[in-house]
Amino acid sequence: MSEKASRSKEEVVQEYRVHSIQDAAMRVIARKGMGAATMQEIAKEAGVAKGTIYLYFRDRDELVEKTFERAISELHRRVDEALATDARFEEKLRAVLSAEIRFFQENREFFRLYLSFRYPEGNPQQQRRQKRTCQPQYQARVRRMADSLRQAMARGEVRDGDPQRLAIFIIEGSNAVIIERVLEDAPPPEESDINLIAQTILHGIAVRPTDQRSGM
Amino acid sequence: MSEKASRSKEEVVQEYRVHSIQDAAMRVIARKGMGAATMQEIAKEAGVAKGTIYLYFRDRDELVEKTFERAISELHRRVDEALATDARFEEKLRAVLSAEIRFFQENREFFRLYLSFRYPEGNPQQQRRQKRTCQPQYQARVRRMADSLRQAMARGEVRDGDPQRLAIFIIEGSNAVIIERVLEDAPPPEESDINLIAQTILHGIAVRPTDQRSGM
DNA sequence: TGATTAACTGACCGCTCGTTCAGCGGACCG
DNA sequence: CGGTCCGCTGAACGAGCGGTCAGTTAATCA
Repeated sequence: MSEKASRSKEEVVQEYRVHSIQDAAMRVIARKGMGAATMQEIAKEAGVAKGTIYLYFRDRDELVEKTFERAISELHRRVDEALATDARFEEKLRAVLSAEIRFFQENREFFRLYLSFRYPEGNPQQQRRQKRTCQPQYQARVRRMADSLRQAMARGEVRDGDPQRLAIFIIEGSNAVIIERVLEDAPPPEESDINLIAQTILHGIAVRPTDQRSGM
Repeated sequence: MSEKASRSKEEVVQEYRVHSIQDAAMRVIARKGMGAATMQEIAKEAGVAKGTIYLYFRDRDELVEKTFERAISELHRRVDEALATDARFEEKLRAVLSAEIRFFQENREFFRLYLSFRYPEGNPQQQRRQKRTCQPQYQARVRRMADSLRQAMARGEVRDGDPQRLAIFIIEGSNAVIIERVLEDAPPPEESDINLIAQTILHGIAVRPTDQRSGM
């Protein structure tokens, strides 16, 4: 029992170390970019020696991968939660946008890591490693959104159309606005951007034909 | 006279060298990514020695910067051309999308360089350098689209709203679809994606209240 | 308190990459 | 045809990286 307790205490310490190194990695990557973030600086940021990192992570790739996974899975958890209701598509969309905006507000450092994995670089071997974690993560997100769209199409809420393409368009358009928010010193209120995006996606930006007669 | 002629001949040769090195750089960056594209491989791709590149470009940064500028200014030229008419916003939007799709179809290598500059990395000094070229380029494009939107709002074609935010949303959403096309082996016909994007932006994806009963 | 262990350290290694420059060879001139 | 020039070459160099490991420190035990 005491053995078990002490073991769990060690595990807590270990987990703390792992997390503080990952947090440091995220901050340094946010500052310097994925390519320029060195192990030396991550170690300094975490307040440990370079060698210590290698006690918890096999190599740089594993550190970056695990750091990304921890953060992205939290984002996905929140997005999934927002999509899990059976509300109308508009409600879901607004909930997803709100979840994303809040997540990136709380994790301002994350966006650069996120971008690095969205469009991975590196030689084929490195890419193969990243594909394991990054592409599936992104594609899962697209698929989730596409599923919601398909559902809404079946319910007659949304016009028929390629759900995959639409999902990509919606996700990346929204992302751009959200990242713009992160880069701004004083972003507008959350509702303002959510309304803009939701309005545009649902009803478009054109003045309605009923307001302005136009035909083809 | 003959001096001037020979000088222009030398200039032609020089220009040819410069362009063939830039083309090689673009191909290698497309294959390996910005960070992993080495001077060695760019030289090999261009069929010259590594040292030769330094006769035409001060350093790696300048090569990459000039390479990016040449390509992006061609893209912007075409986009500006598409926006220069005084057609309705829908026509402009379709023309811009068509121009972009064709450009990325003809310059499939360019998209990775484009992404690298859209979200630049590197230490602050490098970033400052990239900011000089990349941020103005991107912001000019956003501004151009925002201007067209403002115009359309004034003409009553488009609902009022923050043109800057809308422009970012439209540009990045479209970009994502276009880049998806580049990555696909057999992308759908150009019109298909243009219709999807234009329809969504102008009229949204929601089924109109008047149409609603058909779906159920 | 001395012995044992395990976490941690940081100088060091090998390697890759951007950059340089002494020298090569072909074109052109006298 | 020898001399001069100049674009080009690629071996060599130094900087800086990821990764290693012999040694240090500190906590625990007998």
